[in-house]
Amino acid sequence: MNTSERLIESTRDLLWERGYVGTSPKAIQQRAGAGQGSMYHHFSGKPDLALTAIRRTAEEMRAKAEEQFSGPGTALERISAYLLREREVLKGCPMGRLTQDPDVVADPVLRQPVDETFAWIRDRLAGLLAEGRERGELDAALDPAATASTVIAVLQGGYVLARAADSDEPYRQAVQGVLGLLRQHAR
Amino acid sequence: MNTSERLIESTRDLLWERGYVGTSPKAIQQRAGAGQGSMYHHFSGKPDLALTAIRRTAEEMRAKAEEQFSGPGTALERISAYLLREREVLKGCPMGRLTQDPDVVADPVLRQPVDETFAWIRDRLAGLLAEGRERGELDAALDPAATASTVIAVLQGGYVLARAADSDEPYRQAVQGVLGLLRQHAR
DNA sequence: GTCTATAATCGGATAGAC
DNA sequence: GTCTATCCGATTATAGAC
Repeated sequence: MNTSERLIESTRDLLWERGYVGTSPKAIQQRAGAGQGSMYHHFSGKPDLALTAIRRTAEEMRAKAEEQFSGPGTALERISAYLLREREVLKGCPMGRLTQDPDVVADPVLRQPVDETFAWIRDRLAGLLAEGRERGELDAALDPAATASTVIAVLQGGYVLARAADSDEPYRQAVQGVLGLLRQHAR
Repeated sequence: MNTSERLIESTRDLLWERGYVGTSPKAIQQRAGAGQGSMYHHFSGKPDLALTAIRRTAEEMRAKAEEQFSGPGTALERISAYLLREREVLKGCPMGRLTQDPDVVADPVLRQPVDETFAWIRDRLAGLLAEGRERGELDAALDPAATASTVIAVLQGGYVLARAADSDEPYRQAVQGVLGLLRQHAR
């Protein structure tokens, strides 16, 4: 892996672990094994490097989600697969955590990939739910758009509860809870 | 308000806006209109002041929630009142945002009030759901503990989605979505 | 491309005067 | 109790040599 790549990957790790405010150029350079000159040669500064890192994380997140969304089974089975997928729960969501970073949400350029990623997932989930409803798998009373927001919110909130408790237990409960509620709609 | 109080309230504001890592003693002092000596006279340092601020926020959060939990109506009506209560959605949750702060979750003393607050809310919600089930307001198939985690996760995740979108729309949808799912259980 | 040197500002705190 | 002075390392770069 070349220097530029190592800088991007180090930034992705640190943004995940410590957020934007908590990540210094020096820490990035040390983790990447690169000097200051090297970093400022490839990137104009911390915001530029962070943007590159965030965009890559966003792309990866969509790709992983798409694996379950376009997988086999009914709409509800694919949503279950997405919710039950293995995750590093206690590390939190690398995209969701950025929404708590004041410097990220204050900068439209940095916020954009975060916004687009969640919007994309919500749309994708809403489409699956609408499809399930049309096929008669799900109750006609179910609102696809609202329920899609609920599903992704449960995931993001589950991360929050897990980190508060230093345990993945509340995350698993929240997921089981929403799956139970959805199954009721499928009866 | 005396100096000590102003320091605590300023810290609460800044922890909400910028998190623990993003909040400096200097910023706290400036907002409180106090000098350095003043702050270090009343508190041993940033962690001590933050702990005091976090505990107060935790207490306030429980008190506000209890207003809806012990209010009038059926279990589902009280949970709806809690979810639909007026909130500064775009500012995020002052307690939930702390779970994204590496220095907070890494310190058992700082994490404890956060952990206890969410555990208390989950317990309280689970109790309400169990009560509703016993009274026949809710389906016997509903799992009170899991559903309680789901409800609080929807709130916390709703904040995340709202901040990503710079709009409270996804928050409102997530809340409407889970209420729709719960109503299905009440039919 | 990568390195070292330099620098202005901030972070988090201690010391001691008033 | 509150203030100012002082400290040392970190932050976020820029400049210029190699």
